[in-house]
Amino acid sequence: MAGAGSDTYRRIYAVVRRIPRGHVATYGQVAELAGYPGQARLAGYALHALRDERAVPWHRVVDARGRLSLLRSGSGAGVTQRLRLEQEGVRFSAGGRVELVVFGWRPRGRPASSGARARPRKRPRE
DNA sequence: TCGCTGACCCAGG
DNA sequence: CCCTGGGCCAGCG
Repeated sequence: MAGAGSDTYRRIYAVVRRIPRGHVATYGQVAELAGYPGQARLAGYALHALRDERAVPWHRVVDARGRLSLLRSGSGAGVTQRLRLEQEGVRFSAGGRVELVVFGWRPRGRPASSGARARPRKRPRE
């Protein structure tokens, strides 16, 4: 597991700390706001490297479809994540997803649901 | 110094 | 719904 000493990770943590209570942000969104557009994975790495979980509201970060990555990965922390979100007023649909249109964090008033495709992550094949 | 590996994401089949 | 491939970064053995 990667450590958390780099400036790159610190930038990501700074963004996560800005997510308001009762809202969620996607990994890709966090990465973009931190200055790393198209690098959602980086946000995931940074959060996984988090040791001091009280320093950052990591539970407010979900995947692009509003699902909890920790649940899919089989990590028990996913249950905690969902509980914490529900305590903040975030509701889950039947499929265990958060409706990003409703709970997605919109820093400037832009829809968070469709903003996942700001940049092609895949370069065109020749 | 190399080579894993990990809380992502999207296009395709 | 499942699987594959490619792209990104940092830490550890």
